[in-house]
Amino acid sequence: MVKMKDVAELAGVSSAAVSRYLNGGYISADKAERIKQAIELTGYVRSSQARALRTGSTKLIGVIVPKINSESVSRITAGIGQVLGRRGYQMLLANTDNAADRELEYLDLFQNHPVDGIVLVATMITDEHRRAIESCRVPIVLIGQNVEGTACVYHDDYEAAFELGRALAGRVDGKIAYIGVTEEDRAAGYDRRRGFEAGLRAVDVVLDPSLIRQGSFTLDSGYRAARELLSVDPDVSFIACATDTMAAGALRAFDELRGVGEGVRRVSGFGDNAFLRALTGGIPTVHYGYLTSGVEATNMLLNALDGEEGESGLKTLKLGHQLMNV
Amino acid sequence: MVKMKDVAELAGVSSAAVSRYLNGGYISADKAERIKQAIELTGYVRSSQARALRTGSTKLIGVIVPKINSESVSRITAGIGQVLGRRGYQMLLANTDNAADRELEYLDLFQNHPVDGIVLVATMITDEHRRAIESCRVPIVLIGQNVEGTACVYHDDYEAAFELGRALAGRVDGKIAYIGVTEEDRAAGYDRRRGFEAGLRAVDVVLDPSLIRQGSFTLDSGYRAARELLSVDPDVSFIACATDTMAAGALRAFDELRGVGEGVRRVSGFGDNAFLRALTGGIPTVHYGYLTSGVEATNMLLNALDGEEGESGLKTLKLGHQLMNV
DNA sequence: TATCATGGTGAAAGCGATTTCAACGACGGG
DNA sequence: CCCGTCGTTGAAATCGCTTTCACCATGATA
Repeated sequence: MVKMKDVAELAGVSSAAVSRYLNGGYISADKAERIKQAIELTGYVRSSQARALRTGSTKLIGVIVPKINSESVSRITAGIGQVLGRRGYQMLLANTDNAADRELEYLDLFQNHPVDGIVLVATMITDEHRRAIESCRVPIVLIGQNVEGTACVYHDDYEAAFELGRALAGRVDGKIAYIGVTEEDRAAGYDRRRGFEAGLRAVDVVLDPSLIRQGSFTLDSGYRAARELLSVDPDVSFIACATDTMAAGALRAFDELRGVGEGVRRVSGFGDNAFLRALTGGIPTVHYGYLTSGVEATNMLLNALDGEEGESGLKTLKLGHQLMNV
Repeated sequence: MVKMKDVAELAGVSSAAVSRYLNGGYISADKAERIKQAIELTGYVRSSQARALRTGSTKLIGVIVPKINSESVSRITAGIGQVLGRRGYQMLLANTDNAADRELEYLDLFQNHPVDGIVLVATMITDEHRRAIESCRVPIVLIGQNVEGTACVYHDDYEAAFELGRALAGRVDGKIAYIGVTEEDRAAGYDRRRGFEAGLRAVDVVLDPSLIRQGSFTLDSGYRAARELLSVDPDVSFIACATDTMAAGALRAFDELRGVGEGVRRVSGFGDNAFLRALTGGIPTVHYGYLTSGVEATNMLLNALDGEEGESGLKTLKLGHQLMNV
């Protein structure tokens, strides 16, 4: 492996000069030229490990996600990757498989290990999370949840759910049911349910608490919850779901129990999943700019890192949403 | 930041002793105990950067994928992540967005940069790829393509497509069309098409070359190709697709042009996409153990790294498949 | 008694960059 | 003619760890 010293010798300069050439310090034109040629000749590339040791910066960003094989998360990840690549960073990906403790574990690992910053695609934020984030040595940006005092990029789930509820209330003839997710997930659990309820109430429709179920983000959980709802109460004629994936399950349950084609008109979701949209022609749902949130969060993080270290840019950013098919 | 020397001083030993303690070298019981306490007391964690510089190993594995937001890839990635985490490695993810040149770029980047090994989820393998892989300083395992002389974990697309073709030939009344992908992708493009054709031929059905189209992995491309096929030839009554995603598009086209409910019985795909399965009840498709291929490839790679450096374990592994809904 | 493994140990030499620091030549102004 | 700048330069100190190496007991072996 050719190292800096070799290049320096070949070019007839000191390795300090080579380093300065590489990092843009004082260097005369002719030496710069000689160094440039020596580098090309030897095919030298600098050891990022030595550089990291010396400078303390690794150009690595840790990304923690709850589940990699989900459309929303992978779109976010795509956005993160775009920006990272463009700005000369690399992505260290950690998948927690929806286990909150592994989230903490990685937060820890990343701190003592080699990342310059962290993007956390968050589901539930416990006090322990808050503490871990607080005491983190490198900057963090959260995606998906709005947490006081932390840099976040998120969508207004309450507002979106409110609008969806209000819009749907009018067009339903029978009873409305709801399949949510754990309320520990403030955004997707608590906010969406409460927003939806409030939206219905705004036009004097009440969501019967006995018609609320809780799924686990999976298609199958949506399916099971819907089957149960539909068989418990024959008057249920619409099921709103906290995610498009669960809505797909509910749709299937409708088709099975009430006849093919019923589901499409009788479920709603969140996330505007491309597959679901194409296969059904579109159910009522909320479109979020997932890719954008990855992009924005990463830009925010890198600005804080690259710019003056003076906290510049780490703030809270609320992205817009769009009601679909209502 | 507390460093090894601090721990050593506190424990009254040399830093060499601390290092040996950490790495399992000669150390007497009482010193080991003192070191252990000193570490706990100070909360010391060792700098992976210094360690990496000294040992030349980073415990990082580079993973190159063509597209992160696709079900198959994200399932593979999930499998890779599982094994990596369990065995004390971390994942450096690179997304090429289906650009073959960025694949090469990352291959390059990873070599000179800090990874101990590479997993390449491959689409097309050009000669340039072959050369890059050949001359790679760290071990590589390919997923999804079978390349001579390289460690690979792959599925037998030809065989699977053959079986699918043979099974479907009997049940179709009219003409069969095919929507494939670029033949530069040997597995998903060339092998699947040829296998399918051969399967049909095995029961004396011929795939009319004029009824073959090429999509680009996306749902929309499948949709467009199918619409075109269906309007060009009214006798087309079945469209086999090289991926489930494109099949979803074709399904939609059928429903639009031939009436709702038609598509479900008239398209086939590859990959057994969960969404599609749930929403349609299942079209003919091939189930691949994507997660398994991630797991196997990673184990293979790590075995080669952790075990004796003697090439141990880097081999070719063909995984099985399963016909669904035929 | 002389010789040898054997288990333990610390000093010190790197790993390959970056970054201070002192110094130098040239040049313009006072 | 002296001095302060300015642009440039290389020697050398670090960054925090691993690993060689020489060396020391200690007990077993010849």
